[in-house]
This record gives sequence, structure tokens and C-alpha cells, in this order.
Amino acid sequence: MNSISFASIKCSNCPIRHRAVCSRCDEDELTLLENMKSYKSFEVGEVILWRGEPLEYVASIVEGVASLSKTLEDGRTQMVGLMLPSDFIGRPGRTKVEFDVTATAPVTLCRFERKQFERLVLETPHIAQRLMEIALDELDAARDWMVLLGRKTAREKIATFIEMLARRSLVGIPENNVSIELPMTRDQIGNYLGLTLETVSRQFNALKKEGVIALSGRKFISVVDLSALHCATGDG
Amino acid sequence: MNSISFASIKCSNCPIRHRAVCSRCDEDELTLLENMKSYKSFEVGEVILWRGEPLEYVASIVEGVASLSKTLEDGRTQMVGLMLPSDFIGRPGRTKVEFDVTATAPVTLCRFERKQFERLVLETPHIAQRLMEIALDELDAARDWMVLLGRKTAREKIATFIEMLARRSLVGIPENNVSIELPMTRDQIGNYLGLTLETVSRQFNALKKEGVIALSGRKFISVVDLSALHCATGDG
DNA sequence: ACGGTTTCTTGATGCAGATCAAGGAATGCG
DNA sequence: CGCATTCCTTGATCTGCATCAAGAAACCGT
Repeated sequence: MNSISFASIKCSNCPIRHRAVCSRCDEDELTLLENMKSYKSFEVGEVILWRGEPLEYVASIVEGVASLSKTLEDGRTQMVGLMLPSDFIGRPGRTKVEFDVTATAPVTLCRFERKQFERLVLETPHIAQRLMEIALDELDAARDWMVLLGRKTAREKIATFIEMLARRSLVGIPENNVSIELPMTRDQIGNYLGLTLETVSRQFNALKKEGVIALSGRKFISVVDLSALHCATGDG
Repeated sequence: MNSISFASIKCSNCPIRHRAVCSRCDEDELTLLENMKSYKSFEVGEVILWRGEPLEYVASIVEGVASLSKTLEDGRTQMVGLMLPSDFIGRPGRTKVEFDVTATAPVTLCRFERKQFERLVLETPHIAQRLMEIALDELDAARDWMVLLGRKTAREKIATFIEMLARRSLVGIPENNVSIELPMTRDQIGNYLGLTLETVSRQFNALKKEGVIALSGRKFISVVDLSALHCATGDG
């Protein structure tokens, strides 16, 4: 759970080996990455990058959860992405950060110096291709989120969020009665879904009262009725 | 304005030569593209691609405006992108279309067969790099749009939309009293902004009454007070 | 120029979710 | 363990935008 356990991990044993930016790399390419990488960890609430900062490093999330968010002048904020293990932060060719990146659960990053990484990308099509795929997946996710933000009701937003968590945080197909850890507070969920924290709380409890989900403690949910949950998402 | 004028245009004379997917190509690479491309035009309202269709072609928009949109089961729709000249439709490596693509103004495409284009991309880093940049720009735009959809008021949404049009549809820096053609109906603008057409209409007329913009006919706007418009966007 | 169609405006009403407010439960720390 | 802090819940009220409804204006083909 802390950075020490990753201090000298081999790429070949890395938990995100098969999904991250390096997933297509062969052994030789992996050796190059191995010599460039460094691990760094962040506490909950710690800011990983501030919007506007020069981008010194790019990184994969090895463990934890980070959020990307933008803030309007008057303080309204909107989360524009949720980064889970194997997601990639920063881009070659971008010298500035476009949003605040914050750890919402303790995060461990596998970092590369941006300039060095950019050179590597030019010479390593496997990495360039994987980066392209990752960017396109993020674009798809962003567009699905636009539908949610623009057109879904509060109830549908919450149901969609829980379903997404069930899919992303568990391996394999989600089942009934599996316990999921919420990686963020009601307030942060509200920022992600374009809602207030009160509305988030009310909708969680409404779904609980209807027997669709169960809540235990502050941050554990289990899905009691998967198909009812899906119906509530509005996705058909 | 019609496809005939593009039937045999040279890449070197192409209006989007310096911004499209081919912008980094040298003369030799351009020749390759030249031999692969074909033009196709679409009327207003015509569907260019249906969601779920196999993706036979990828294409650059040479002229016109197209919208990307997603629809929920019950008919609510959300536009997830607005494509203007030089924007790129479809991706190598993607075999399906993720959203409906519709011409909102008469569109001319410069098309390439997907499979052939994919091969070219693998051999032509200039194109692969440019595609990556385009994808990242779209991702940035999608994220800005998420802030708009999730957190902005109707008034701010309309102001942001007008400001964006002023920036994108004119060359150079926007000035006061420049006439802008609205590329879509109130209903479509509503779908883009996550509003109803009535709210769009009311906000346009409110900005007009306040002397921020002027309306003439159904689809021409001019910005009377650029700084007032910017203040109304909520972006500070 | 005319009638038909589409698109836009404007008004009246209703409601989902924001905002305001206060107390309660979990969590963390000395 | 007990106190402080953070986070969550629940209720009351308010409001911005959706919805419903009816004309009016712009546009199109003939």
C-alpha cells in the first residue's frame, strides 16, 4: 500500500504490465523503460499536478485513484476524468497540465521524465500506438460522460456511476452483492457527476431504500440488484 | 460549395492543407495521400455515419459542419462534438462508429479507405503524430465541454458557445460587430449545450436585449460587445 | 407572390435539483 | 477514551430550466 513495496519492482511483475502504456512492449523495450522509471507516492488529498504547471513527468497510475478537475473562476468545479490503475497522466508533446490532478485514494505513480519519454516514444512505435489507444479510450469515456452530464437525471447519474465502478474496480463481470469501495467522498462524487453532495446522498439512500444497493459505513456499497441498477442508468 | 469544385483538387491547394491530418506531410507523403483520397459531399441533415456501423472510411472535413451525437434509449440526445473544416472523422484501429455523424451544414469530406489508411499510418510517423495531436486536442475540447455541461448556467453556456464560434469560424482574433453564421438550429444548439430549444431562444434574446449581441435573420449573429460576452461565459 | 412547412419566440406552469440549515455518524488524534 | 474534525444525512425552501402551449416569423418550392 505504500511506495516502499514498489521501490524496486520489476516491470515483468508489475500489476499493470498488461494494460498500461507499456502493454505492447517486448522485453528489450521494457528494459529501456525499467531504466527510466521512478516511483512516487501521494497521500489522499495531495495534489499531484496543478493546472498550468509545466509538465516535468508523465506517469502511469500503478495503484490508487486520481481525479482530473477543472475549476471556474468562482469556485464551481467539475471533475473531467477519474484515473485508475494503468491510466496514463500527461502526454508527450504537451508542456503544460490542463487540469488539477489530485489523489482521491493513496496513489503510486510509475513516472518518466517527459523529455526522455518523448524521445523514447518517437523511437518505439509500440508505445506510440498504445498511447494513441489510451487517448482514444479516454475520448470515448469523455463523450459518454458528456451524455451523462448533459442529459441524465440525478438518479441516472448515480446509477451510471455505481455501474461504472462495479465494472472498473472488479475483475471480470460484476455480480450481485459484491462490495465496492467508493474511491471518493459524496462531495467529490458530486463534482464528478455535476450534482451537489446533498443530491448524491439522497439518491444513494433512495436506491438503498428501493433495495437496489446496500450501503455499509461511509465508503462501501454493494449492488443488491444488478439489473435494477442497470435499468436506473437510462442506458437501456 | 458543391462537391464538383473539389473533384480534382490538388492537396497543395487544399484549404485545410496546413491544419488537417496531412499538415506535417512532405511532398512525397502528400502524393501517397493524393492517390488514396476521394471526395464525397453531404446535404444538410444527411447522416454521414450511423452509430454502430462498421467504419469503412476515415475522412477529413474539407468544408461544412458535422455533428457527433449520442442518443439515449428514450430519445434524449446529446451532441458530443462539433466538427469543422480540418477535423478528422474516424480512427485507425477503430472498426465501429461510436456516435451518429450528421451534416448540419453542407459537408465535403476528403475520404480514405480505413484499412489502406491504417497501413499508411504505420509507415508514416508524420501522420501518426498529427493524428495523436488531433485526438489530444479533441480530448481537451471534450473536457472543457464537460465543465460547461456539468457546471455552467444556461446563460453561460450560450455565451461560451457564441465565443467559441467567433473564435473557430473566423480567422484571427475576433472583433466586435463581425457577423457569424450559426451552423445549426436552436434545437441542435440545445442538444449541444444540454438545454432545450426554448431556453436557447430565450438566452439569445436576453443577450440581444442587453446589447451584447445582435441577431439578424435566423442564423446570423454579430457580437456587439466582445468583453461583455466574455464576462458572460463564466470563464473569467 | 403565395401557401405550406419548418423554425423561432413568448408566455404560463411545474418540478428536479440547488441552496440553506441543522443535527448526527464516522473517523482521527492526543 | 474522549474530543475535534470531517463527512454524511435529512428537512425546508427556493429557483432555473424543462415542459406545455400557441402563435409568429422566416424560409422554401411552385
